[in-house]
Amino acid sequence: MSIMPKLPPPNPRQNHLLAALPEDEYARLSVELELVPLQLGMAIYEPGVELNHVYFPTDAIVSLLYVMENGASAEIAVVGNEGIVGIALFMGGGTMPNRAVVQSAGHAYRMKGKLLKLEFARFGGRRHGTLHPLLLRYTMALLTQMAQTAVCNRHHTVDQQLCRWLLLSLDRLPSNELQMTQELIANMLGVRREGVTEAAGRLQKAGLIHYSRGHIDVLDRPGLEARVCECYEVVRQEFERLLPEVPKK
Amino acid sequence: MSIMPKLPPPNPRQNHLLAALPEDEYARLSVELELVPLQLGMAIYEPGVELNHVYFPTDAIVSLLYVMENGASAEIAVVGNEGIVGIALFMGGGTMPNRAVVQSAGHAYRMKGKLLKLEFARFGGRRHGTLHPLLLRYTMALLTQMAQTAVCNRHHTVDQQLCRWLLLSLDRLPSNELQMTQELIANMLGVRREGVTEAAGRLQKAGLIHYSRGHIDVLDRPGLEARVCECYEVVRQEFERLLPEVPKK
DNA sequence: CGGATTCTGTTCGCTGGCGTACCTTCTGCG
DNA sequence: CGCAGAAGGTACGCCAGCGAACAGAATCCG
Repeated sequence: MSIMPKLPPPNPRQNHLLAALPEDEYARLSVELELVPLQLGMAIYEPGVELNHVYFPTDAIVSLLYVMENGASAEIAVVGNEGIVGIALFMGGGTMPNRAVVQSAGHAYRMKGKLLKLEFARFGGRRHGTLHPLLLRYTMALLTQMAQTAVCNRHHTVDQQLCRWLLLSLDRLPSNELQMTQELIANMLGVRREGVTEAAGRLQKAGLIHYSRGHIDVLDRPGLEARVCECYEVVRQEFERLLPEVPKK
Repeated sequence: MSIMPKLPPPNPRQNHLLAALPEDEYARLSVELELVPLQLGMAIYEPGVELNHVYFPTDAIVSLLYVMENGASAEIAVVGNEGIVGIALFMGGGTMPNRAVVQSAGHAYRMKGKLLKLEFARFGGRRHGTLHPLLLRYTMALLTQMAQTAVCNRHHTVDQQLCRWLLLSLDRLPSNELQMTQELIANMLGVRREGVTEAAGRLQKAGLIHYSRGHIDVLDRPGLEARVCECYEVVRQEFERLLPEVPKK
């Protein structure tokens, strides 16, 4: 698509969960981490299929989607460098009824699920490990994101949801640019492509974003924040509260 | 309201999570359990307020709601005798941005959060306790319920959602009757009361339910199952998969 | 260079659910 | 008994979003 400048490989600790671990725990995990590029549209997992790895994104974003029988879809939650893909591995169950799709290309470090499970178990309980409670708190934050997605789907307009979606994505990216067609956004939000076109058109007319063939520049973030529904802030605050170790942008 | 016949106090093990514990673990917990009646409309917790207890419903149903700034609300998930209210206590964070409201009166056993936390920690990790992984798997099932609520809110009609809601409630109750006004259902689903009136009217006309001033008799459960969207089945199966210890009705 | 494809923009009629307003029917209670 | 309040039913205009169809514009690729 475009010429990707050869950047140095990302540091695992760009992932906030990995960054929050004390040295000894991180050291034990880090030798097991494997850098993988995540290409746009790639499916990390499919519903009902057992995962072999968990993924810690550094500069990619992964969407959790539910795909209905008739092919329509809806985003359940989004995971970037603040989180981990594959919570079913340590929470139990091994699978989820959702798809995980790369929504914004980049990288993640992955590790074998079994190893994470071991580490998760090892430091569970009274021994005051960091990883175990950290992952549980992250799961709570994810839960809140899902809950708020449900609320937003029920009560808010496409315009508001688009703002929420853009802001959630921005928070997980290093720059103010997204690579993302309206078609894909529509799939995520579970609305028609035309609906996104119109909503994005309004944002563009208001000077908040610049849209051009799959490339979005966010020009006025405060402007987006002024238009977004309360859902965004609820989720953001909950992440901040539950994962304070995490550096703010 | 009506004459409540004096029934024997419910057994804690009517709650499926408590029922799934082996004798020794159950014995340790059971001495700490306190029976509390849950009255219709009672708020078990409010957003942001730290819980002192967790609740194991036996024959009551509790709804997790998000209440918006403008007063509108939407149900996020529902907890009955298959689950526990207050996951934030063991998952971490202590609070959630939601309300928990008694949707169907009954009873629950509650215990001090601190004690549950102790037991949760004690049996975490490698020691192969039952409570810890059990609660994590329950949390996964709850997560799926929230995810599916989001999907359902996005894509399905009020009619379908009402069916889903009735079936989810039925699964958590001993009988085929619910005590529930259309107004309250509307609050849960996040729709207008009139919308529920119409949807319920259609179900009644089809002979599936009988509705009368806050009392619903489900006459034809298979009929409801034929009308419900896929969301119900996804959630039900996921609960069954994740919590197989639990006796089926 | 030129055709094919992808992405975006626009239109039109339709419908589900909303907001509002009002009415009837039960039920509980003084 | 009779009234107040709660619960349920109905109607009307309105609008956001849907489905379908199509048109320009940018980009890719042979």
